[in-house]
Amino acid sequence: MPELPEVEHLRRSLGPHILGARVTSAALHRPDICTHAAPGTPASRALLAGECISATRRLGKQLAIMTPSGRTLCIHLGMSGQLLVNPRTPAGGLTHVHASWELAHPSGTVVRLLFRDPRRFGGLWTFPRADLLDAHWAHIGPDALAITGEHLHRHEGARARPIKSALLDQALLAGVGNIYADEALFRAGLAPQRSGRTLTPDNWHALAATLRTLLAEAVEAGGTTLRDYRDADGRTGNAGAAHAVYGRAGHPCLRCGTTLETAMISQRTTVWCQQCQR
DNA sequence: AGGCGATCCTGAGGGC
DNA sequence: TGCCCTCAGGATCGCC
Repeated sequence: MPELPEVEHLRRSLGPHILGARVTSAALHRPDICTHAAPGTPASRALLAGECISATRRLGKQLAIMTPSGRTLCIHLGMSGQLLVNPRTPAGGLTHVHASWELAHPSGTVVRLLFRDPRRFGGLWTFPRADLLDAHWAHIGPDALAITGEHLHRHEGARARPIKSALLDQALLAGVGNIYADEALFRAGLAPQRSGRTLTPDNWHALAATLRTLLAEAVEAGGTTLRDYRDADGRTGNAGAAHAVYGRAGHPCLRCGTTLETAMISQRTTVWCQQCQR
């Protein structure tokens, strides 16, 4: 499922295909996956038909497509969402395509864009003005690529919940999902069930630094290899081999050899090393 | 009020 | 080989 690195990699790979192009048509095939900030606007118009694409933005796991008029499309991939550019699969060969666009570049190149999401945990938001995207994002925490120890300490330092739960809370920081939460805690040497109020300022700084490094590495690697993820060019990520704990419960810790533990924390499978994480 | 659990949905993959 | 069951996951809502 896409987390921050996958979405950032997607954003970067999408740029050459969509920036500077005009949306010649847009269609919403499943209205219930889309939230309109301006009800009454035709779906094709809300989905940027007639607009030029001038920029992309990202906060955490959400991707936004911007236009000079301010009309904005925000995309959340959930866990099985894909944004496909010129898929080779013939039309009708893809199931669960909930929205589609046709774009035309000044050069004449035509691009077909599809939003596909089998499990429908993802979705779209449309905004008639860019400031409404900012309002939509106002309740989400700072992006995990730039997270600081000060922020984590200030907002989580007195709380009782397990730090694994905190890392998954998009209001605290944006972009970390189950995989990178476990990986970051392993690298930082912190046990996932530790309460926030037991961490020292140094612990928070180490955790923030680990998150920034880990996520930046994963962005460069093109995101994790998970069954549903493809970038805009249809490629899978290749950071899967780098996972130290995620998906490795019962296997030896890569650092000390101790058998990795697993438990449910916040309804999420959590894997950690009892020896390396305290 | 904070923390936890249920819920949505589909397909991959394991077991028989 | 084929079928069935379990599990995976983000975010939201309701309950304690």
